[in-house]
Amino acid sequence: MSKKRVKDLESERTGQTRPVSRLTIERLSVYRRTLKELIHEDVKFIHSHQLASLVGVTPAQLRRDLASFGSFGNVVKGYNVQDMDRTLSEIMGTDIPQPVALFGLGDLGRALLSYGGFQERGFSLVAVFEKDPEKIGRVFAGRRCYGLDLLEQVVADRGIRIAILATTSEGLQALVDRAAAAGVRAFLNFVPKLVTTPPQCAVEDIDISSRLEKLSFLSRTQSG
Amino acid sequence: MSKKRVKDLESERTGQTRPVSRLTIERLSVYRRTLKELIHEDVKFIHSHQLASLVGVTPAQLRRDLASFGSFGNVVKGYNVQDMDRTLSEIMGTDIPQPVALFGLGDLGRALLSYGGFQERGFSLVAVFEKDPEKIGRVFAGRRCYGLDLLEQVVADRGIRIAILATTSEGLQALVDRAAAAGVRAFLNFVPKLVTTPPQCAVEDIDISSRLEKLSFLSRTQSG
DNA sequence: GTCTGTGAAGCTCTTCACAGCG
DNA sequence: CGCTGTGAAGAGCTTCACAGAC
Repeated sequence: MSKKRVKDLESERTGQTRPVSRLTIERLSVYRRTLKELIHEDVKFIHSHQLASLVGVTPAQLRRDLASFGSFGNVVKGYNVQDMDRTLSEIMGTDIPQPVALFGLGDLGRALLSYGGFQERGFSLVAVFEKDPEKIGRVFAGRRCYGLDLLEQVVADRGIRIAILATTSEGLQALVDRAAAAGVRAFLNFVPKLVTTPPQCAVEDIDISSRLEKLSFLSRTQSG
Repeated sequence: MSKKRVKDLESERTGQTRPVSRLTIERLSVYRRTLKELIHEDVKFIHSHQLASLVGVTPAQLRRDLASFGSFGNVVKGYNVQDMDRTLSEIMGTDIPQPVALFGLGDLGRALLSYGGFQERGFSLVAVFEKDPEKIGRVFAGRRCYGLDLLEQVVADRGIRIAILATTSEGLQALVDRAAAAGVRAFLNFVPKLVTTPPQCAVEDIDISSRLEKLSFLSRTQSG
């Protein structure tokens, strides 16, 4: 029986292995979202109780999540809002703006282009790609639309490591392979189709219909 | 929160409590997505390891997920694709089209309106609501846009139990409260803000920026 | 032989509960 | 006191591995 606890406490080091849970990471961005609001309201310090209830988790979980990265808190005053936001940004890597590429300019792609929420959270859609020759070369929401032939060049020039996939499912895997080879390390995939990547890449899927189906199920079973 | 131990085997019965894990439910819709493709390709039967590899899970997990609802398989030929799709639809409650309301006609709302993927999976956006008087009464992608004053009436008339939230964050909680009181039982929330509901309602959050932040973190730590 | 369905083990995440501190 | 940070317990999810069916 190996019950090793040798891990942990890899905190702010280069982290080859992943000592911190993905679910924690997911919550960190929710914490940061709330911290941004608190900064806006000029709140300086906050206790785990209060912040937890604002984001909808238990105080214990909030403290546990933060503890994965070391000590944040001050027992008397609580957590320093400004400091915590800064630290979380550094952990997430959004303290400096990250260039992001968008693939696909259908309805969803255009909506994402117009969405202002990325800039606020440290992301910048710097390049847009489309297969449709009609759209190539035109400008959408201030960004020029490239053809896929320029993928490698633009990814390299702009140092793009994150891509949003909003294309049709045809040719998606080939596109991902090319992007990964060109240096993209993370994909936010809106296409309801499984994509595979080399191990150094990460994929997050957002399948809107699947979420609706889940809700359909829950709405019928939750004391219906 | 209740601490229920009501245990298993409530399978296809009325299901008051929730004997089946939420993560399983999430995967069920992914299975169904893939089954739809298989039907399209005229595949009649499939084995767990094949289907599992198509959706990106382990065969054991696929079998375990299905087993939560009883027996699906035929040892020799594998699972009947058509049957399984039908059964999953029934379980999810999408065997008959579900009417869905959309709140908010910003960029994201309009993109969702134009998105064809809902119909395919058994959902129908039957009503659209906006606060902006400019948009009320106009028709968007074939749907007339209502003002919020008609919320209760339209929800009741159309029997709407699922709502998509794509508004701004101001007044969101009040809107949810009204919708819940009017009979809505499930919310797909794209607004990056915590909403609370009565216990008979379900909420699924989709925070696109949070997902990007998670990817930002992963792309740096995954053998960067 | 190959497959499904499933106890049992293993693993991960969450919650409890308390030491330590100001 | 009331708070944070954290071992330890608990709950939940996944994988293993095999019995039973064909």
